Amino acid sequence: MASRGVRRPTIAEIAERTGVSAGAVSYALNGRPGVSEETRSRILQVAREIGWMPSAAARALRGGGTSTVGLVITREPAVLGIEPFFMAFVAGIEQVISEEGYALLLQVTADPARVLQTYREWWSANRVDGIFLTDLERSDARLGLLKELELPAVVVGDPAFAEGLCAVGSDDAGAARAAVAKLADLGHRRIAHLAGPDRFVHTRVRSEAIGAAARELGIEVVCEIHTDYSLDSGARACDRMLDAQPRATAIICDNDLTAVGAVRAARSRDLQVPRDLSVLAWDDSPLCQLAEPPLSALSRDVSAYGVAAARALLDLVKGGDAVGLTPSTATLVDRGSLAQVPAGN
Amino acid sequence: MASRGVRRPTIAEIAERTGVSAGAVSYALNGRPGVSEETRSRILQVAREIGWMPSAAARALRGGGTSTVGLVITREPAVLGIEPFFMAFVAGIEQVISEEGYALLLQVTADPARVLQTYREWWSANRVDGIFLTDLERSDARLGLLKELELPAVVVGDPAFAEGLCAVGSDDAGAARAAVAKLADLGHRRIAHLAGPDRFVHTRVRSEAIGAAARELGIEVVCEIHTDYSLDSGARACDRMLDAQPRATAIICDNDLTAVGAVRAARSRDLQVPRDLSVLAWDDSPLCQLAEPPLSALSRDVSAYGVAAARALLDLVKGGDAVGLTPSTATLVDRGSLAQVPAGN
DNA sequence: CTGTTAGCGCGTTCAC
DNA sequence: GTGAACGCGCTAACAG
Repeated sequence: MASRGVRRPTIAEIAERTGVSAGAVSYALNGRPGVSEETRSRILQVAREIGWMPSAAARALRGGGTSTVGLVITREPAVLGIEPFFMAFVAGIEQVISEEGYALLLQVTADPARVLQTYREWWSANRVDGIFLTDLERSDARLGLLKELELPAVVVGDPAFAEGLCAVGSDDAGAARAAVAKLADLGHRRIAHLAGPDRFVHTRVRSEAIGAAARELGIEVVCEIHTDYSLDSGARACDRMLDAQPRATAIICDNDLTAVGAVRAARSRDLQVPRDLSVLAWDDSPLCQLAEPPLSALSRDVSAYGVAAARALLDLVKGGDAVGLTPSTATLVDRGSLAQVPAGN
Repeated sequence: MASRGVRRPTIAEIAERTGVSAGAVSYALNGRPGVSEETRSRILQVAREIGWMPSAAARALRGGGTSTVGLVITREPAVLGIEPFFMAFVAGIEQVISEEGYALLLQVTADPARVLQTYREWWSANRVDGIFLTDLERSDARLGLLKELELPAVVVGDPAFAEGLCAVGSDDAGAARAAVAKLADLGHRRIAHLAGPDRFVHTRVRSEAIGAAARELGIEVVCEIHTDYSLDSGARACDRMLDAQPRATAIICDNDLTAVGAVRAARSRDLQVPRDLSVLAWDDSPLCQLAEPPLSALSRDVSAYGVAAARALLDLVKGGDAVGLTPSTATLVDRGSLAQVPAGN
């Protein structure tokens, strides 16, 4: 550690300047009884003057919490640059926690095993008061660890799979129903689903909701392929889909990158979007507007999602019993990549 | 703060289990002389078993550093989702610091005044050992504050404007020269520059380098317009550029979003890229590959940039005298948005 | 050489 | 309103 010539102001310094004890200063600073209003205001005055802030270390040591919450993002660093979800999510989190003097401790690692280790480290080093858990998987090992450590946590995902932990979920099933209904309205009878990785809970939720909605409306999901959310895997999946018989006339893609890939695959066969194939993306990002053609998408406010998760976690951390909640359902934004089913289908 | 039933393992617990004093345990854990090899290994063994980690709070309180470095991102939360720079940069930082047991404290705020306040808060609360400073501006107020607080910092930007602080810069001037040379090679005699915001140091650096290179090669920069890096401002700027006489036949855009905007503006006048207008983007991101047409770009490894900055900061924080350095110059990746100058120009 | 004891850093809180 | 103890890891001074 570099030596630092400038001394940080401490309570002792305020005590000395105001001629009272350190204890009194603490009471005054925390708005507790035990000091006269007069000395209190003198103390506050001096504190402001010298720019005093409580030492995070001392507070944490005392057991007063670290004013820090943690998020581990399990992604290949290279992928992060293009994945719009996390930055928007983090921005939403920041909006809430910075107001309350909390900070976000971030870790990016591609290794899932490392996450458990990080949780343990953060816990035993007392670095965070609470944790955001994203990319919920079925029978997720992280849940057990968080419960074992009794580390306050907010799960970002379906409450049904959160094993009792507070969860902030999105209504993916509702969005899926809306999407299928829209496609059915346009006359499509055979649709495909380019899903995300199978291990994620929300992948399963979406698949089932799409399937159920399709049955209800008397149309068919002729093809479901799992991707890894990358553009390439989307293109490959769409290619396979186009080979299959009977061929779908519309596809729902679990994220925007795979949707762009799908458009590319269609084009390389001289199929036009949306004339020959309707494409609907999930998780509307700026990418959907930039794509050629602009992509219709199930749009949700990811940043608001972060806001909701942060509110819940802070509540939990402060001893409240935050209730899980589900922010608004995604809405279908039509940008023109959906069309009536081609004649003869 | 929520009560936590599970007790964090402490040095005292290890001392009790091994039957030695807490002091001895500390010596053993830190690899210092004063304990026999035998007891040392017993202590290490027990420490591993119960999963001991030093309390970050206690260490920080003792003056041993916080094992945390900070980054304040000054952006509108909404913009962050599409700006690929920061996520890639953060990923690079993480790669280095997580290896060394450091964590990244992040703050996202749109308010530039707030940054100074955050630096002060982080300093007086002793929350970070060092800071990354991005988006360097000319006569940047943050530099003075960091020096006043003697807070170790690495400036991400041109060393010439870092006022003595350690800087990790990119060789924008070199990249600019390469870009202009390429355009001159293709026969362009009049080029335009869609620059970034004027207040940023690197904007000025690029403008001057482009101007100098153009003079040297006997071609002309007929138009330079500042944008705010958004797609819309890029489109508007390109529109203005296309109105001007004499009209440029190629444009260099300071980021990828404005380049996409420029392509759009050109298209809305029925100009084709690259036949009628060559477009070159800076800061290659996946967007350049996704655009229609794919955009040629000055590509640099942003993640490696983060790696270099993190290495420098950790060195500094640990008392080393990190030297500023400049990672490799961006290379021009041609994806087909550049072409020979149209006939008659 | 091996180990122990005591006190520090800083804010909080309890007994007086 | 005061003094002292506490939380946890580190280290200087000291004892066997």
